[in-house]
Amino acid sequence: MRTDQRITTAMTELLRRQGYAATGIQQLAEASGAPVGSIYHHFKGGKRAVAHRALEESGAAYLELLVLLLGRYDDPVAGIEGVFADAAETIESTGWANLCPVGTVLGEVADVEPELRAAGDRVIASWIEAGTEHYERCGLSGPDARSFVYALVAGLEGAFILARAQRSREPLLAAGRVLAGSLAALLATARPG
Amino acid sequence: MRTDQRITTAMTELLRRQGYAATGIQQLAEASGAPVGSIYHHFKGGKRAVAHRALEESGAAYLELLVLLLGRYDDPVAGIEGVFADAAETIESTGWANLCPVGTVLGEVADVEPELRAAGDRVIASWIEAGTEHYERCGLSGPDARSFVYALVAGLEGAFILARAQRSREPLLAAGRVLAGSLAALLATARPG
DNA sequence: ATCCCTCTAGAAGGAACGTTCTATCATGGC
DNA sequence: GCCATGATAGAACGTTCCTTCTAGAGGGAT
Repeated sequence: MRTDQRITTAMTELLRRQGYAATGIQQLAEASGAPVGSIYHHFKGGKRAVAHRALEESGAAYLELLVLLLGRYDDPVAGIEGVFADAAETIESTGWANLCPVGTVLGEVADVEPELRAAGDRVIASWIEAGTEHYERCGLSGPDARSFVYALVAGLEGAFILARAQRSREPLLAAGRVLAGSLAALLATARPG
Repeated sequence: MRTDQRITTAMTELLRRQGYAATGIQQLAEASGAPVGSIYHHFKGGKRAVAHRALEESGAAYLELLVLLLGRYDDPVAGIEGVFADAAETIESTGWANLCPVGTVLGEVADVEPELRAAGDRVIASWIEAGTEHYERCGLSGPDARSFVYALVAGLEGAFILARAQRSREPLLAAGRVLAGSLAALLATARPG
């Protein structure tokens, strides 16, 4: 694997576990196996640049993953519950590690690191756009689809926080159940009968 | 105001803006007006102890606030939309500051600071418990009420993150709309007619 | 063989970190 | 007046922080 890839991957992991401020360059060097000098060689902007890239890459990865997971089911409603159930399974089996560095970092640095906030903004916008198209294809109106995707992403990110704090799958399962019900109701009114 | 109160208040504000790791004792001293020595006099456990107290206090404050806001409307469904609309208004007028230190800090330190994670766990549990009772009184079954409250809190916390990242009220308004619809559907099946 | 360029490697620098420490101040009881 | 006590005040300590810098290793091209 290329060195800059190793660095980015290690940074993603560290961001998920402890956020941006608590992650040190020294720690990143140890975790990635690359010495400090190499990090600054590959990333001119230092720590911030590494985090920037990590956010972009994991944002893109989650976009693919989410589309894949949602499309795995014929029934969109089952898809929602499936995604949350999968997330609940994964988060427990990884020892309640955070599943999404984007949410963690944005919550922490939105007021302090404009560049990282902007990068996260773009990532989220890409999720919303792709998700809206997906649910339009399922039969929802444009505005309904967009609202639902916002609620979906917000519910997912929020449930990650709650599940990690409580070390319980319940927040994810509960949020999935409610959002699945919500989607069912929206679909019922959109294409009655 | 008592000194330890000034310290706690300042810490709450700093936690909301930049999280736990990025907040320094020196910065806390300047923000609160209390010198470093006084902070350690009032909080034996240092920085962690101050954050612990700040989480507990703002957790209790939000519990009161949420109950107050939800009870302001006769119609529970209107209450949901009202809470999210209020939050959207507030978050914009404060320059997209975070509204809830609990979510920010938990996302950041859950894996690294067991004591703070446990404190946040208790805060969230108190919200879920109170919220569940509230919606049981509205007519939902126990399990439905509990699931809905999890989805509500997760949606709020997640929408805070999205709104801050995008500097837009849309995530909050959209999540509120969807969750209000969800509650309406749950109420309709619970007490038909 | 020599030059050049990319990358590795980690020491050095200067600031900021959390914590501890001592010294001083204010106040209430005797 | 005098001591005890709780609070204030910030200097000092050792560590860690992010970044910069110098030195060298590796590999093509001339």
